[in-house]
Order: sequence, then C-alpha cells, then structure tokens
Amino acid sequence: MSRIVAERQDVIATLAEIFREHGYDGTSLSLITEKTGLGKGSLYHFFPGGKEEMAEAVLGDIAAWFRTHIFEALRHAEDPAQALEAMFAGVDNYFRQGRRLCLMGVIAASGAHDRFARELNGYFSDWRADLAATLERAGTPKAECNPLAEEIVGGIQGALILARSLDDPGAFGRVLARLKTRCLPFPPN
Amino acid sequence: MSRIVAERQDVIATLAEIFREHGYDGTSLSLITEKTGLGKGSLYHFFPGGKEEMAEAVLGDIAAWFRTHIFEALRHAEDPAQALEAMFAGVDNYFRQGRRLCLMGVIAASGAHDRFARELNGYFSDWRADLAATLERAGTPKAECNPLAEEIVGGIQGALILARSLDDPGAFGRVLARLKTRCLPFPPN
DNA sequence: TCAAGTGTTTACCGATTGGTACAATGACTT
DNA sequence: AAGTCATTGTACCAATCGGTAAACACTTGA
Repeated sequence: MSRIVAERQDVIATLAEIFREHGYDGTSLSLITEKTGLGKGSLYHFFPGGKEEMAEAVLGDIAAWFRTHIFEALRHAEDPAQALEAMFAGVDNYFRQGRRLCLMGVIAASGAHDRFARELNGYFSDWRADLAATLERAGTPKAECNPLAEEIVGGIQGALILARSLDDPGAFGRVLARLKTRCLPFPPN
Repeated sequence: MSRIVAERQDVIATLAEIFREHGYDGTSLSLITEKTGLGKGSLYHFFPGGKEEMAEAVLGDIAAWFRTHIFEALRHAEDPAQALEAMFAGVDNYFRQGRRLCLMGVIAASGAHDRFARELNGYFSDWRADLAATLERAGTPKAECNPLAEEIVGGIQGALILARSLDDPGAFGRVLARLKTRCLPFPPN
C-alpha cells in the first residue's frame, strides 16, 4: 500500500499545482509528463481515464482536505467563534496569502465547469452550509447566517481573483480580514 | 467605416460569449468559425494576430464598455449615492442576474492570465479607484473607502463564480444586495 | 527459481491545434 | 469597362493534442 499510494499522492499534489496554474484546458499531457517526471505510460497506469480522471482525483483530494481541515473543524468545534478564526487562518494559509488560486474556482470559470459540476457544487454548498451552521452557533441571527455564509465563501473566491489580477497578493488578506470582522462582531480577546 | 466596423463589432460580441463560455484555452479556431460563421480567412483578416488578438480586442471592448457605462458614471455623477445604486443595477444587468461570467475573471483564473495581465490590472484597478472615490464622495470615512471598494469589486467576481458553481444564479443577486447595503448604509428613499 | 503482478519506457495513432498561402469573389471607383 | 482593394473559401502546413499498445524492467510472494 504505502509506496504506491504515497507516490500517487505526490503525483496528485503536483497535478493540482499544474491545473491551478494552467487551467484544465491549458494543461496538456506533455506539460504533465514534464512537471511530474512521469511518462504517459505511468500516468495512464495511475489514471486510466486520462486527463479527466487526473482532474477528478485532484478535485477529490482538495475536497477531502477541506472537509477534514476546514468543514469538520467548523462542525465539531466547541467554541464556534474560535472555529471561525481558525477557518480564516486556515484559508489564508492554504491559499498562500493570496498567491495561490482555488482550483475549484479555476474550474468553475473554465469551459470544463460542466464536466465537474458535481464536485464544484458539493464543495461550495458544503462550505456554505457548515459555515452558516457555525455562524448560527456563534450567535448570528438566524436569518443572517445563510446570506452571510454565501457572502464569505464567494468573497474568498473573488479576493483570490482580485489579488491575482492586481498582482497584489495582499488584497486577499485585506478582504479576508474584512470578511472575518463581519462574522465576528465581537472578536475574542 | 460603418459596415466593416459594425461587422467587426458583431464578431467581437460573439467572440466575447465564446471566450466567456469556454475560456481562452478552451476556445479553438474551429469553434470560432462555427459560432461566428466566418472562415479563417475572414478572421485572420480582421485579427492578423490570431486568437490572441481576438481576445485582446474582446477585452478592450469590455474595458471600454465598463469605462463608459460604469466608471464614468461613477466619476461624473452629481449624486454619488445614486451613482452607486446605478452601478449595482448596471452590474446586475450586465452579468444577466448571475447567469453570465466576467471574462476578466475567466482570464484571470486561466493559464492565459499573464498574457493579458495589463488588461486585467487596468480593469480592476480602475474599477477599484473610481468606486473608492465615489464612496468617499458619498460620505464614507476616508480610511474605509479603498478597502470597501476592494471588497465590493472582489465580491462581485466571487459571487459570479459561486452562482455558477452552485448552479444558482440567484446567489449573485443576493450577494450583490448585501454589498450594496454595505456602501449605502442610508439608502435613498 | 519462477511466475505474477506492478511500473515504466518508447513508439505510434488519428484528430485537432493555431496559423499561412492564395486564388476567387464582390463591391465600389475612376 | 477596367481597375482597385477589402473580404472570403479552401487547401494546406508542421506541431501538438489526448490516448493506445506492447515490449521491457523490477519487485514480490510462493
């Protein structure tokens, strides 16, 4: 188990960066072989379904990461306010302070978005739902939770695009800080 | 002037929809010839630089539209609060209530983003600057204007991606409404 | 020792890519 | 009527696309 799984995991991590940087259509097999150091034979051995299966694996991996590191933390935290803090910190870290795009957003903004519609929908609706529930536990008025969660999840995506377009990663952190104050009107001292 | 310019303008409008829907890398010349009804000969007559020049023309056209319809309106409006209202209404209309993506965002989230970095930067920084100035004229505290403008411009992009990913165009309008209340704490009656 | 996987290399496939060349068309001048 | 020139259709190009096939090496348990 260990070695091949570990190697496949390494490949997935590399694939994620390639897709992030070049988009789905912009990622060619030759680019993948170059960056991973694996020939086509190996790639098709790991991913018989080709490029589409590679992207699916990457999206699944990302979804799993967010589920365990962000969403679960929101759900099971004792202190909701602290969990929200942790979410923003985790997001800032994951997206490398605005220097890294969100592959989900990249795919959503590409022509391949319908091919991965289920993954995209799951990712965003899970995040929205878990965030909304946590906001409610943190004392946010019930009617406010869903809209606010929507604003935050969307705001993060937009901030990433803005940061990249302005060539100013700091924009991400600034927006993130504003969004945080929005759901933590009384931040823990 | 009239005919060829008009036709070129029609082509650009069609190109814009193609790029929006399929992204830069996902847009092939065969797809373009199919959707526009123009052969390669005509296309390369209008755009000798090929696909890249087509995308540049489209981005330039979009930038011009926003400049005249959104940014200028912000700058020269007598009533800033009313101009802000008009901006949100114009944006909601332009993006078809969340059913249409922003090509600037699409390009920014693609591998072609560095090829059009200048256009992207200009679009977003102009929008941010004009919006911030209008916010200040509308009475927003000076230190709040730039961050708030950043949040709004980014929030619009994120809302578009969210709406598409959730397959729920309404999410766009909901986020837009929230952003509007944020810069119009005392909306005009 | 030997067979059975598990990976990997390499050559190859037809299709499509973005782009070029050029002759034919057509409208408008002169 | 001749000439000009913007526009267009078509054939063609090398390069690359995603994907397949099969021979090859390496490890592994029996």
